[in-house]
Amino acid sequence: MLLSSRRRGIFMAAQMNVATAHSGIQIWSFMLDLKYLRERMPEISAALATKKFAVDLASFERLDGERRTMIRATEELRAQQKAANGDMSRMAKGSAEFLAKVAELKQVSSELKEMQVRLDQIENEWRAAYIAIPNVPDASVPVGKTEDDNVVFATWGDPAAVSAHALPHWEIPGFSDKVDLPRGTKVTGAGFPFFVGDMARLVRSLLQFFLEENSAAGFVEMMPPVVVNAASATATGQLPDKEGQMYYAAEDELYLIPTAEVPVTNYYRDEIFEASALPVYASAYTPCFRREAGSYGKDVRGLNRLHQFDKVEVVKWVHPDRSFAELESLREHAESLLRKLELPYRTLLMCTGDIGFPHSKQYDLEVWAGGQRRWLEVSSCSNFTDFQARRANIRFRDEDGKIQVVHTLNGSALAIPRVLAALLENNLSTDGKVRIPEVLRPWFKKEFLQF
RNA sequence: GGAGAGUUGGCAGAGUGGUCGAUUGCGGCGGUCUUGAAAACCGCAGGGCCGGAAACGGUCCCGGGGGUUCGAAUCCCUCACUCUCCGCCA
Repeated sequence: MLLSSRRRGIFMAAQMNVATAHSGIQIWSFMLDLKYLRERMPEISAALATKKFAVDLASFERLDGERRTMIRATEELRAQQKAANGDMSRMAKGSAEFLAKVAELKQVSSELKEMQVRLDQIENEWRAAYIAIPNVPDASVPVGKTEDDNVVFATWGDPAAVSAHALPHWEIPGFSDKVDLPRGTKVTGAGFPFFVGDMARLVRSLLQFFLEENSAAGFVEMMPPVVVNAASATATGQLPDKEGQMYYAAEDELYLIPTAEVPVTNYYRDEIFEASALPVYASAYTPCFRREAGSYGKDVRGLNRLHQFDKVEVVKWVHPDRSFAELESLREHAESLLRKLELPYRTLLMCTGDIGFPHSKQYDLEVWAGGQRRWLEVSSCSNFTDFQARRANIRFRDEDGKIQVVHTLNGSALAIPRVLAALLENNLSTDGKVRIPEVLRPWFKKEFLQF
């Protein structure tokens, strides 16, 4: 049985951001609330077992106990040292009394140093075990092992009704003139296309449309940096596990962002909101850079998977009690974009075995690409509950003045290349023109894109 | 890229080895006064961890990390960032 968000809310009040003072290392790489974790170990263990990650809660529990014992012991010694320090400040500096005290405290000091080394060691192991614990799936998430167990949550439009002349976009005559992958390969490498002429205009029209729609829905528009430091990449979960996904500028120790989620979520890193300020919505267009190690065949043809692509992302920082409702409105908003573009889609409620490490609940939106005759993922809307916020140390002062961790959500609204692919395929007419949806005309200016 | 100066609580700004988590001012919150407000006066006000049902207690945090010392905001090393001047540049 999985845990309800409501119950989680009760326990998340505890303040778990650790500055382990003794080692001096600021730890914000945490996910599950410590107190909650300790008190509900069996339930959490059962819930986590439905995810695809190996978790060793037993060794975490052992280390947690050792850590706490050690902390108590060192703090006791420190208190002793501190009290003596007060006495010494009142003694004459060179007196016999003073010198005796120094000798005594030398003993305490060296003992403390030894103990500190051991504590640091345990704390390191403890931290490693702690950050290896994934977020807990919500009770409403279907239990399943693979993508086959995902639930079709909603469908819109009729895949059969799209153009009878639909072709896979890369087979449309003239495609390479307008999405120039060969020259992109020459200039940069595989997966870095040039969009040319009206195709560039169409990309820009989509970006404009998404940004305008997001603004109208209450999201604050942002233009973030597209490179980030290690701390930011860690907070949103790209580091350490998915380091290979990102391009890295070693000279400056900066990472090219794989999604705007990284800089935008980190915008409020280490900050505390007033409860009245929540929820906060943001929307950002950025190019996204992904190395995507393993890939093959139909998945990487044409626009299906690129190393650089454009995406508009939305992020929400919300009150914990509201996050699952906010997820529904986020999903609904992303779906509305596809409806306005007149593109058939389906929404998948991802099962426990197919959601990611930091996710509590996730919907994927897939658009129908009539030429390829397959569904393409264009958006992923996720509730991270407090997982990311804990890592990023984003909190708020609640109605009672207590500090709690916020919940964060994000979703694509939307990723450009696959939306573009579906548009080109579904709207292709016999004469090789592509009909442009009404909502894009204010920017595209024409009814058809001509190859 | 070169040279110099800095980094202290929401902000400003003291503190150069011993009850300093830190003086003070502003801002904030609560109260007295007022018909109301202002002014004045009084009071309360940071974060993490450990213990605790809680009240509360302990401990750590003066940009990050390391060192010296019985003891570090204060001394040393190192890194990051900010500012000033020079160079370069959209």
